[in-house]
Amino acid sequence: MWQPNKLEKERVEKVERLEAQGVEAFPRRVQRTHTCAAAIAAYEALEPTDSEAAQGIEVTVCGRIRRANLKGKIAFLHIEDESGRVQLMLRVNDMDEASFALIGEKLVDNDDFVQASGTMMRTKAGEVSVHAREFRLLAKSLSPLPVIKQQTLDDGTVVEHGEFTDVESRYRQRYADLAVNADVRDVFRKRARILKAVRNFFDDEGFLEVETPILQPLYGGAAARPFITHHNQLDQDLFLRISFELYLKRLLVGGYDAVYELGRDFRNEGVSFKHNTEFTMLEFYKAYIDYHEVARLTERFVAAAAMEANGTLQINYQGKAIDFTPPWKRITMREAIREACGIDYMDYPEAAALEAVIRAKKIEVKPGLPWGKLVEHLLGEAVEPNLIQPTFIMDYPRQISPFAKRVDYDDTHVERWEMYMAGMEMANAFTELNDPRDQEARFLDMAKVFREGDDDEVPLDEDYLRAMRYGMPPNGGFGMGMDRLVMLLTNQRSIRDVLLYPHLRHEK
RNA sequence: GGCCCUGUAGCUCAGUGGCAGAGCACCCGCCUUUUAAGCGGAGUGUCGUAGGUUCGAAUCCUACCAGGGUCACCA
Repeated sequence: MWQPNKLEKERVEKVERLEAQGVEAFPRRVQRTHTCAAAIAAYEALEPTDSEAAQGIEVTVCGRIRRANLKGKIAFLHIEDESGRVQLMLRVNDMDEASFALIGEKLVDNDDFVQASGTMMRTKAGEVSVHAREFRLLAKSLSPLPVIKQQTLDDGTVVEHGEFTDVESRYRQRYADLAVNADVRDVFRKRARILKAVRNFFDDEGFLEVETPILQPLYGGAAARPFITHHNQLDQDLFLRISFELYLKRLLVGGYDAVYELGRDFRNEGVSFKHNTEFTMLEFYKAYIDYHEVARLTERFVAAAAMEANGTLQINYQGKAIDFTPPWKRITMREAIREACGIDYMDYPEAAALEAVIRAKKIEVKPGLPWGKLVEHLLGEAVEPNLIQPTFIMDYPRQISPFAKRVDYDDTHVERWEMYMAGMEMANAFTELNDPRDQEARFLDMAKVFREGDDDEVPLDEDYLRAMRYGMPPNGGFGMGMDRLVMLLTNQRSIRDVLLYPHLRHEK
């Protein structure tokens, strides 16, 4: 139940006064001939050659009042639409009584949406403005937005005075955050462009964009705990997907050579600056390529997204220079770990011995982890934070990679890489396992290593094996959290700043 | 879940045991080319919530709520 504060009560009273005068505070009909930016552009285009004609340009503009300078019998308002801001000059002599009454009786406030008609002009102070003849209210704002004043310095830079920075309020009331923070609006425009660039890339490469179930009777394709929900009529528990992998690879059995999906994954685990409960994943699978070719595709599509976002392959992310120019560094996991901490994990084929030597290097580790998890932990502790430039870490332990083909040089590793940037894990790819007998053995191996209820539990998916037995072409597959890519390309420190509505606790 | 920090006006913040404060916003008055407009007047409040200590609590203590950071967990 809304409990209006003093400021809000004042605005409600203004609405009541307007309505008592027969003025609609929320009228149905609106007119607009120009956006704010278009009105200014039309004037500036004509002014140098024919300033008289420029002064005659008739416009009707709409927007939200962002600054009001009421000077008695003249008023200057800045209104803002998505294109930008334009100033209105409202002079009592030049307007009908009803239009100016809104100003004179202070019935409009900052944040109201208004419409103004008049001719373009340049004020004595030099600002291109709409010299308003008619002025009307389009929508009253009952709750004031946070006040941010802008000052344009001589060199043209805009300084903002007053801020809206409280993170909880900004995330819970994203609408208010967006309404007052233009740079936040820009982040989400750029996010849209990045995702569109990714789609365009894969469309142009001949991939088919598909949609697979979000509600799944069995989850899989990644090591994560799922959310569980329930279908009432069927009396069936369902999982929210943790990956798209197994459904997408079934499509290769079906005869599509290359598919991708850009959609939401859900993982029931902790949140952090780089984890949100639900996040946007890109996965693609392509027949007749291996993980080396997947890496080359990755370099190309990330570069395309970077160009679309910033027009350059060199970015600054939180003070770190990052260069997306292909080719990126490739190094085996074994070599990367040996370089970073001097441990050759192949010297310690038993988990207990590997755990002991990790501890001897003063790296903390949870006791009793399986061998493959120890290797992964070592990578995360010793190597990952230093992987600033885009880097492919090649050849992962088979024990923690149930969907990747073995390498040809030993039985311990598989053809899998993970790609890192800015010290963050960004992507994961394999030469996909397509031998149903091997796949079944991997499922059974996983069941031995990870018990039911473990975070890493990989349930055996009989239908996936059935699909694979019809014959699956050799293929390379890929998955990447797109939010993290957007973080890099928009220079945002937290995943919450690239999600319009990040996950928060219940509001009390 | 552990630990640390934070919560005071619409916004951003100061106040750390003795009258609840500042800037901007809002309100009243003046102002017909302003632009962080200006001048004059007015402080608008559940000091996150509930207890406790104290003559006296925004301030100290406890619990809780919310947020952030970090660790654990985890693409």
